[in-house]
Amino acid sequence: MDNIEIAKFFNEIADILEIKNADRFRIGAYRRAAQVIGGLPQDIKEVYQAGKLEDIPGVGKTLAQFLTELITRGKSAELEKIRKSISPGLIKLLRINSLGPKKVKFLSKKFKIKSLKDLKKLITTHKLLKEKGWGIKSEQNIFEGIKLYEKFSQKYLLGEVDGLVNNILTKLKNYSNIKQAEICGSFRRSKETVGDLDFLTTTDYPDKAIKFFCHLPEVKKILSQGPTKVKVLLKRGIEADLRVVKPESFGAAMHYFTGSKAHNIAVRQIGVNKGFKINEYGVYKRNKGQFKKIGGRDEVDIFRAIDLPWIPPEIREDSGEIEAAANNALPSLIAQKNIRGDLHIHSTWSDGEDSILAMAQAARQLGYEYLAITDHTVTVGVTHGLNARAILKQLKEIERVRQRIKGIKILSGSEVDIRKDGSLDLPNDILSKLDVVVASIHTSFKMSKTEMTKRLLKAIKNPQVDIIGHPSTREINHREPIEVDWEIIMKEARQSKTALEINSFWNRLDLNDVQARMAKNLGVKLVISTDAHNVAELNNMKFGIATARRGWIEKKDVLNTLSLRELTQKLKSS
DNA sequence: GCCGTTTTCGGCCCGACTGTTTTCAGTCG
Repeated sequence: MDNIEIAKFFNEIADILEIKNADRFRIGAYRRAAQVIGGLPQDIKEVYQAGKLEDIPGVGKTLAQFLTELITRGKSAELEKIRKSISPGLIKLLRINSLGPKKVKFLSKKFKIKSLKDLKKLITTHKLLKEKGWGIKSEQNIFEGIKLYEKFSQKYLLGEVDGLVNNILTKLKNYSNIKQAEICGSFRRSKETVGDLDFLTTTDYPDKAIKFFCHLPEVKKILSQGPTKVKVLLKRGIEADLRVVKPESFGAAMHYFTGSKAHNIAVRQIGVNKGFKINEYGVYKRNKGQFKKIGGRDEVDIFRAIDLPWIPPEIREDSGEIEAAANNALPSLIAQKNIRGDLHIHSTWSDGEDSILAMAQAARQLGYEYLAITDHTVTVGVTHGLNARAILKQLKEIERVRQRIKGIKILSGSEVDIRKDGSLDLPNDILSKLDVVVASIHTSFKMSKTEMTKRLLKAIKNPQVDIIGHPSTREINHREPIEVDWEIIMKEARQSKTALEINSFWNRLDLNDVQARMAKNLGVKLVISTDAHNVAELNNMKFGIATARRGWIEKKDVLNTLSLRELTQKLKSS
């Protein structure tokens, strides 16, 4: 039972309690604990063994006992009891827009609704219309909600909506009646998936701004509209909100709509304790029962009011950033400008689409000092991987390209496949001729945790391996990560000075934010690479950086922030 | 269910919009 599973359990309990109309603060306690544990950089088992469960913020006596049972037995009588108390299908209904716990409870009681199927059937009979408080609109909204849920129940990946967001943002910024425009929400926090898009603008003409937004060609349908807020469904299938505030509230609104919810609640709680009220319009100081506005134009106003430095959006998850800020111990997060080269890319020599020269020219354009060519090896059958002879041939080609391009160093390398038994599909005497060796798993994803850990350990210990590529092999919303004991893996990586990759491909982001933070805490060095298969994909670096920032990673934790000379000293194989 | 620079009990962030209502509950973020 790992952190993520526990977080899921706690959220499930919160869902059930909602339908059962439990005390909302009790529900909130489960949600907060789920959030904190889901983002914990240590393994929950470790925390348990150290006897420090109650040190986790949001975990008290009851939840510590609950956790102990889940960790030691893998199940809990209490959980089973709660689960049995409602029909499992009801939880899904909470995900449908316009349905909350009160309505779901009513539906289940009055009409014996147990699932999405039952609900659909009920809607077609129109029996709901006869009930007090339910009109034609309520019925329509449920109908639309079900359609939306069935079509788009999974979230969008950051990279899937990146272009869309920038297009809309540009249009908003260029519109003469809009002063400022920004994107907030989980997109601004760079979460790997986003559920909706939160745009924020300032203007003297709210009605005009809202009208402009509603008429954007990207908009399919208006879902709700008021004088300061509008919600639309975009043609792409994702929902987008626009909030309009006055310029003097811009910073407060930025903070408010960036979240996370848990972070906001924590910040406002501190505000309350210090005699402030904080909302999306500003910071207000309490004075003789009256509230007087003292700031809100800039985001930093919010933090300053409660004696904190500005906290970067990526770490606003209430996972220790507020405490760190209070102790003047915020990390100095890595930034794009710190990156001096890309250590994992492919060329036409394997499954890439651009030549070594073209990739190098593009990398130089990005201001990089070096670029490692790391094509696939033979085991990865689909990619025309290179065998020993081909690698030697490629080495000569790299030498020729080096003569043709100045201003960037092309490093020779390989993304060598880690076989099922942990051996590599190129011999070490060949690998020793290369500057950079990335070793990755591409096949046999389903092995027992013990076997898989052994497999990865063997590769990490190999003296020729510099970097483990996409270590968990997950593909977001598509393939589950392999099962390994990360603590053992990371401790060995530190020991043998093998770096772990943060793969920047937006459907991978692997290591993820939580694993990256764990690696940092265990003293493992990281590399942020794109795994680009063409020139354009070199730009994916920003997603890797975003993930690293979410994992509290600093420049000093990342090898490809080093100069070429420093880097070559750190790499094992050269 | 958690938590304490007012508190070991009694609080717990705050506001916008909708739909069905004549003043507000429910939902959402």
